Amino acid sequence: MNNTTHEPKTYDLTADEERLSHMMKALGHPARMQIFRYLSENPQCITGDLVDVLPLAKATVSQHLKVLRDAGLVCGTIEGPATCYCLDCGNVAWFKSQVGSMF
Amino acid sequence: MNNTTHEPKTYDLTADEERLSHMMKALGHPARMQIFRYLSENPQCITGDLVDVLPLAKATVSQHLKVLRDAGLVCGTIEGPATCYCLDCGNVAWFKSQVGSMF
DNA sequence: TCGCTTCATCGCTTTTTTACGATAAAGGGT
DNA sequence: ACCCTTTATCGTAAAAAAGCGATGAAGCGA
Repeated sequence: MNNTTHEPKTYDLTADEERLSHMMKALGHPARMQIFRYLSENPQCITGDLVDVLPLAKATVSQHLKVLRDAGLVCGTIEGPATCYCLDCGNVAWFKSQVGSMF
Repeated sequence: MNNTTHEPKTYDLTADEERLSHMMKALGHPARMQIFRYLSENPQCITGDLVDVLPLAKATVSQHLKVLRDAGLVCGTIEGPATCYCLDCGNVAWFKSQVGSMF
């Protein structure tokens, strides 16, 4: 409402809210949403599988996967010459619960 | 997994998933997350209130509000010379339920 | 009607994101 | 050791988003 005082009251986000926003940003791109859904339906899949399914170059898919990894939504483990990706269930659960109790 | 067939099977997003991604993108910016939270705590507030609270110029806040409006998360009604903003509760509820049942 | 207030939009610049080809790293098979 | 497969990263170009001052529209009060 109207802030008649002259104190510079800020409304900064909490660390959790910032993390949440970061995750939202990661899923706020159609290609990454697709990757996320694909991983939820096809756990333990390989980068190449995503490339086959998406209309994007390998480098681009790799980049999107990095965004999802940095957001904590996905984790990839090196499996021989390939990299096996799957959802980070713990963080995904956290994400859901945060959204559920928002705000 | 491995798709040995040669059918160009695509994994397009559904309309709902696209809408969801659009909403996520809107909240995937710290300033807009702040606006969203502020609106949840201060319903029926005016653009100027947000400007006072955020470290951004009027034009920028207006632009962020438009993004939130376009995503359906917020709605603004003209109230005299001002514009009164509040959360679009219906769409917010839809958003939450979608995330809850994801995927 | 004349200001005053409130806000959205326009025009512009700067920054960030997206996308891709080319290159490099790294394991597995022969 | 050599090649083949699978990926990540680098460099770069194009597109999108963020941010702001200036301008204009629109209501309210005197």
